[in-house]
Amino acid sequence: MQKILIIEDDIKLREELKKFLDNNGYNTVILENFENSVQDILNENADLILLDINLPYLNGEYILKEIRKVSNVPIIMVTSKDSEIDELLSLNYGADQYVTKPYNIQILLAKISGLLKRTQNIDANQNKIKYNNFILNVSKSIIEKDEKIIELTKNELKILHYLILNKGKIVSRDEIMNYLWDTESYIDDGTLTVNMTRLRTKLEEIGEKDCIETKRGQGYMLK
Amino acid sequence: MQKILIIEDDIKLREELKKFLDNNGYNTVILENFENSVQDILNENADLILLDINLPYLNGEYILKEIRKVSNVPIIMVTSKDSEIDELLSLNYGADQYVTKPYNIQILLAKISGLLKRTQNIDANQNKIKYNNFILNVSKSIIEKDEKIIELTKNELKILHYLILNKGKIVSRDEIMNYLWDTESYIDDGTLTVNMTRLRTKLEEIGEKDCIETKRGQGYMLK
DNA sequence: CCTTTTGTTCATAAAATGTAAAAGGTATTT
DNA sequence: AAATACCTTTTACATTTTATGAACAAAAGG
Repeated sequence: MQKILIIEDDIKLREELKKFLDNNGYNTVILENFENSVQDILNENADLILLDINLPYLNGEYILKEIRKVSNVPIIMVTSKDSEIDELLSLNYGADQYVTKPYNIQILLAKISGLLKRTQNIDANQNKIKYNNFILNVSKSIIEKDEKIIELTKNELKILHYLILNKGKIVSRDEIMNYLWDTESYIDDGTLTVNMTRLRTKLEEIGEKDCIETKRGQGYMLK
Repeated sequence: MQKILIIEDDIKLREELKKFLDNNGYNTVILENFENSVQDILNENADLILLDINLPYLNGEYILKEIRKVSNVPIIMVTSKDSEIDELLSLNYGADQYVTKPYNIQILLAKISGLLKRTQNIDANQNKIKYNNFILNVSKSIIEKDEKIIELTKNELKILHYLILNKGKIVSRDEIMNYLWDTESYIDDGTLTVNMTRLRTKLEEIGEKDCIETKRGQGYMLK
């Protein structure tokens, strides 16, 4: 369940909002104390932050700026005044969305869900990654294309996963080998080759054999 | 340079917008004909799309939905009416931002740049260096010039990379040799010469043969 | 014990790299 | 200006490295 952090000083408003978001399947957390807010916010490690601009102690835009120095967490700015300056500032400081109170709760919800959907693609520990026209389901260790499903072994999964994470870049054989077998056990270098072949064979079943390019002397690359 | 596709039927508006975006460092393209729009849009392969809701032939929300079936390209919906229903629909269909005309151009710019910043990280960031009128893509070990692509071998890549990093300076043959073969194995000095020739031959294919100058007795230099 | 996965080996092919010989230039000396 | 010596380029060829696919052996997991 994804965690949303609300930073809002109007107690009634934030309680209502929390109830609403909780009811819509989120794990909502409220910041009660605004004195150490930046550090507190970062410690919560939320998946998304709703940040009011007018706060006691610190200004919301200042907080936004501070967060952005160290984190790309999705942030939606909330404010009561419909001010273009504030919106522009917020966006330039790195906010992802801007909503003015009183907000349409459905729109807020749509913005939250859209943002989360988009950012979870970037997240490396997500379990599904789209590539070309198939999906690598990491937690199930399968490739899904249309109706077809191909099961991958542990090694095949790791290799493909690593290649997709680095798509468009040449990754050296050494790099892949380190990722597959952590240092100790000396594995024959040809083993990787064989695993590559096996992976390619499976990819061929969904017409994707050639997506892994061999760069002789340099490594492999996913187109 | 990132490519923005404008889908807007008001000719004057879109021309102004294009000029503005071009001036702000984007490569802006306009869709002129709206009959086959979905396919046309996808073919453009833009980095971001500005999509008007009210269009001849097809409705913008319909187009949005169609695009989202196959692509996650960032999309900003643009409309003249300030309608919460439209905004909600757009967001639910997968739009990333929603702006109403007349829009504040600075805010639009901030939304574009923010969206691009967030999404460009998805494509593994490539290590590219521009030189003259070609690009050395170190991650892919290729030279890109216009539509032409030339693949480089490990040695060729290293030499060219080193020369570009030191462009305008004479680099001695010894220096390059140390960079190519780390000390141990004594490699014949002529080998470097041959590798230079091979590199030059490839550069010639994009009309850049003479960019590597020979400084007799001193080394080589990239102009 | 059987099946699946993983690792090893080997013959073959292909590409990249290195070597050597010949040819071409440039500067220096006479 | 011609001769010379030296450095660089080119070309062709040899060698080395690297990748591949197949078959087989070992290990893992039920």
